[in-house]
Amino acid sequence: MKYFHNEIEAKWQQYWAEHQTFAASNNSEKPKYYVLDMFPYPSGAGLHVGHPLGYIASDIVARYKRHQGFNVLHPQGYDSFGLPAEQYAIQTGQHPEKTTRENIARYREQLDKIGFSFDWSREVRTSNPDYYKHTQWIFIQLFNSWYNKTSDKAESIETLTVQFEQNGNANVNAVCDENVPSFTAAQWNAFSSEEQQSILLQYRLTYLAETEVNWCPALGTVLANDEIVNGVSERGGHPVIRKKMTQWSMRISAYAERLLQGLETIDWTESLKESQRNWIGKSVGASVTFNLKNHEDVIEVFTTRPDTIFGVTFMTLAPEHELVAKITTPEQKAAVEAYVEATAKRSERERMADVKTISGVFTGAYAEHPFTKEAIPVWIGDYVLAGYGTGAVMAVPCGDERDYAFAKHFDLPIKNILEGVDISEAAHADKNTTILANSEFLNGLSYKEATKKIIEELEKIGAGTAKVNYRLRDAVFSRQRYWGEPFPVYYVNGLPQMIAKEHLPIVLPEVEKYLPTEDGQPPLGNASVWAWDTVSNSVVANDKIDHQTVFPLELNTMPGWAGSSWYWMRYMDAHNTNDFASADALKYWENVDLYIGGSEHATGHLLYSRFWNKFLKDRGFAPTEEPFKKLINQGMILGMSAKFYVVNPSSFEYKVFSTPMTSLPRTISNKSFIISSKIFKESKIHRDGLFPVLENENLRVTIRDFVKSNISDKDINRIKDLFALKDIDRNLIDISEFLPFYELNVDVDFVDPITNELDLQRFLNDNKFSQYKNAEFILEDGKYIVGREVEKMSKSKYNVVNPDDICNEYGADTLRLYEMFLGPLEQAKPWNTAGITGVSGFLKKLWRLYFDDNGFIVTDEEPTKDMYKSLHKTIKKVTEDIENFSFNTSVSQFMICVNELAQQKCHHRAILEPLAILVSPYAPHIAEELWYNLKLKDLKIEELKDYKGISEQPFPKFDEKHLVESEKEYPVSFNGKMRFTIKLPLDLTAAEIEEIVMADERTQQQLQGRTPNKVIIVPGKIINLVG
RNA sequence: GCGGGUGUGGUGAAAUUGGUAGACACGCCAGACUUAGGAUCUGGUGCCUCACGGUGUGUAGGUUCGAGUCCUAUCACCCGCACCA
Repeated sequence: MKYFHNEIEAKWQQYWAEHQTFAASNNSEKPKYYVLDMFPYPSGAGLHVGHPLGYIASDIVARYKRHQGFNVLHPQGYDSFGLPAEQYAIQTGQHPEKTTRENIARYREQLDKIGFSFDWSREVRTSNPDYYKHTQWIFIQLFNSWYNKTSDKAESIETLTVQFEQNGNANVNAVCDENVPSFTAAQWNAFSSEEQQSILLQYRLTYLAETEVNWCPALGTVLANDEIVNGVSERGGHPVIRKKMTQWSMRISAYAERLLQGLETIDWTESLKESQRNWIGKSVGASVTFNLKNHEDVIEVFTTRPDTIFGVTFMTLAPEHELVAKITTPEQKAAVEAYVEATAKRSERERMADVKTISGVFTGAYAEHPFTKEAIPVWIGDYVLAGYGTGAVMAVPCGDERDYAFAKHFDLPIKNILEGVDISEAAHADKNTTILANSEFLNGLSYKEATKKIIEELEKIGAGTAKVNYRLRDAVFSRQRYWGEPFPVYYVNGLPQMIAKEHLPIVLPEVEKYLPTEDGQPPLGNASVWAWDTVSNSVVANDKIDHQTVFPLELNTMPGWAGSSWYWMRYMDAHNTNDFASADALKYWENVDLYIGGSEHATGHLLYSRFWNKFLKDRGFAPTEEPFKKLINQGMILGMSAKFYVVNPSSFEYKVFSTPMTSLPRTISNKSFIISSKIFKESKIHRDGLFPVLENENLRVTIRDFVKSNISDKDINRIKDLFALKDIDRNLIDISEFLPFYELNVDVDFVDPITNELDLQRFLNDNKFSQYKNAEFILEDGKYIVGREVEKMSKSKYNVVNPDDICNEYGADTLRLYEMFLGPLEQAKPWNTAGITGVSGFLKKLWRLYFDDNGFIVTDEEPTKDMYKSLHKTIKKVTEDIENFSFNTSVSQFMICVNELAQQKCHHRAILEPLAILVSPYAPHIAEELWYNLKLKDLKIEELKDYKGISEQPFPKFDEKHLVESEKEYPVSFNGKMRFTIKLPLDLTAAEIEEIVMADERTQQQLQGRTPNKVIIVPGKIINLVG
């Protein structure tokens, strides 16, 4: 019987689905284990072989843990709101819901082929109203909460209003907006409802406020900081500008310290934790206020070096700082306004690209040094960022490189406050070894002492205090998009009101167009039924809006991360209609034991998820402080692009020798030359202005000859006209010296993965490449060989490898094994289908231990010692490897084991039963088929009442006794160099070994009569003779 | 600039506490069986050398009987953050 993967895999996939083999129970005596994959966004391109990598790894762990007796939750779903479906909708008018549904169907089909042990009964889709109902509810909880710094957790907003009613806000220790006015209880109670609501908005954990946001004009929406990469949008790479807008924000900054501290408690990679630490950006220092001369306002700055305060010689504000307009003197007004305007016009990208240019303007205003009372000029400069600290710095040219450069550039005073350090070096001085000078009461103190002292002094005179600053900004939560969760919010007199839980979900309305409205409203502004009736508690037509009982609904939608910031809890109880999950389910599953996904989510999804989880924990909904105990980033699988090289004479210049100083550009032929990679690579590449050009004498001659003999009559006439010639000799026409070339991608399917030979037939028949129909191929050994380059897999590079194709040709088990065999999970690695025959052959070999051409050949004979040894070596290694997530090495071990067993002609049940279980996490289909044959040969599946699948079997246990050796092949080294090996019993003492080794003739030969100075013998390890 | 990570054959990669470097595969070479081979099986394969032997884990040192592994310096590449006060 041969191994037919197609038959076996389809059969068992169907069996598992019908028998709900992998459905997890919320009531189990077994210990729980929760393995989660980052759920995919279902894009139109479908899956490529890189996507399943993490899923395969998590599936191996899930199946392994089941064998180990755990109740395993291993769910899957879709992060199905998002930009691409909406962009597609804008282009085609197709409803995003429809495209999303189709994409999901395709994803599911692809996933099913790989044989994952997902519990699909718990599938979630973030764009499903049954799901986003709860996202909306969580939003309402955030709205109804504030952060109490005293209890260090989020509390119900009611505990805040109680304090306001009784004591005003003087003693409230909350994370809130800056500049909240203080009020007494009496004042609070006298405020109108509107005034009270406005004040509460400044405390809520999600709040509506006019903030400076990242506006992306091309996408027509705001973006969060993590959605911007290098100053352009992460999706599409469009420019981003700063703009003031009223937006929902999440007060994630309240959790900055807990998000930082929590990292110590979780098992994530150091690089990932470091990214999060970086993003949170904690710095310890002081806040200092400077009075302004002749002005009532004060400038507050944050500094990490308050000890250098006597070195302050000027101050710099960000151009966007709110004081700029107030303090600028009439003389400086024009210059300041021009500068502010110029800065605002520049995109974020421009500003980032241009960090070396120093620019700034004097405001004309002066601040007062808190101790010396000296006047300090106040400047503005775009090296100060509005978004960090207070948007203002006290400039200490002697301590800070940028301040120094700014002072030099504008010829501002520089004061040296470091003992024995030259002023030009001061900015680079090590703060831990330098001593302060010229600093009054700080003279002679170190950085540490001075910092403590200065903070005391600042506090004494009320000019400052110790402060911790975080880079982490509150996250903008509104998006001007259609395909996202609607807010459960309507507006009464411009103030947001939440819709009660029982009326959720507020379902996304239908719209005619998915673009913004003509007056610049978000797409939901196109909806005609989008108003809230507070009497019927339902969404009604806009024309019913009377601002009495019917009010307008929020037009923004939530960002992509809303639905993904809590989804792991929904899996725990996916069909609960009341709550996002029942308290019992949450208590049972707690949090995710193992989370596998890409590192691109390091600062977005993973930070927001931890934030929401902590918030929900504070409010008593989530069971644990951290959502993901252990996290692994799978490395990206890269594509092996296939390159072909084109020289196209149509872009040549050519010359007529009779008029050597002139040349006629362009067009003699539309024929291209396609050059095989070796010839291409042997050519020299020059850069001729903008174009890379190829130098290769042979090619040039070939192409020149071609061009000369193929100049059309039409072109001959043009040349004649141009050069005013009566007649022309073709041989006198020449083409330019260099060959401009293009390096282009061709579908990897058209190329043999081992020989890299291009299938010319398929290439020429493909419409994409129809322009090369008449091309002349310059071959090597009669073949066209493509060049290879490792690049990210993408449709446009034609280097995508589809898992379906691999499954059809080699089988899902082969795909699973090969993806694991490729290398360590966390490493990026190129996909090369060529190597797959190795694992494919392994599975065939495995099969042949159980079957020959005539059928099942497993016997009940007692296995030999060697067979037990091979098996138990493998049990030990594979168990350790799975626990260490070292999947590639267990595949190697399987190969070693099967090679050994084949050698030993092992067809023994006592070995092959445990072997099938060992293999089953990696290659579940073949394992199940083998198990089925071992147990219930010749029965049909529908006849099997009591058949227990392989997934119910306990994992084989390693037994040391099979590995006990009596002999060891010792390596014998001379001066550290291994010369020969000698087989000796393991129970010999060092002295006995020495005796035997010294007596060996090979030893004598090596020593050539010398006596070793020293003999090192480590029993069971090595023998080394020195001297 | 700061932080994190990686450097081992033609290729993907292995290597418990320092103890036979290159396991396991791909590729390549040779052979067997075949009408055929991109099927299967057997053997070989780090580099230099006909060989003896030498040499070899980015580079240069060091510790050690012994270093891919530990220490110091240095180079290259990748990732994250970045005018963060």
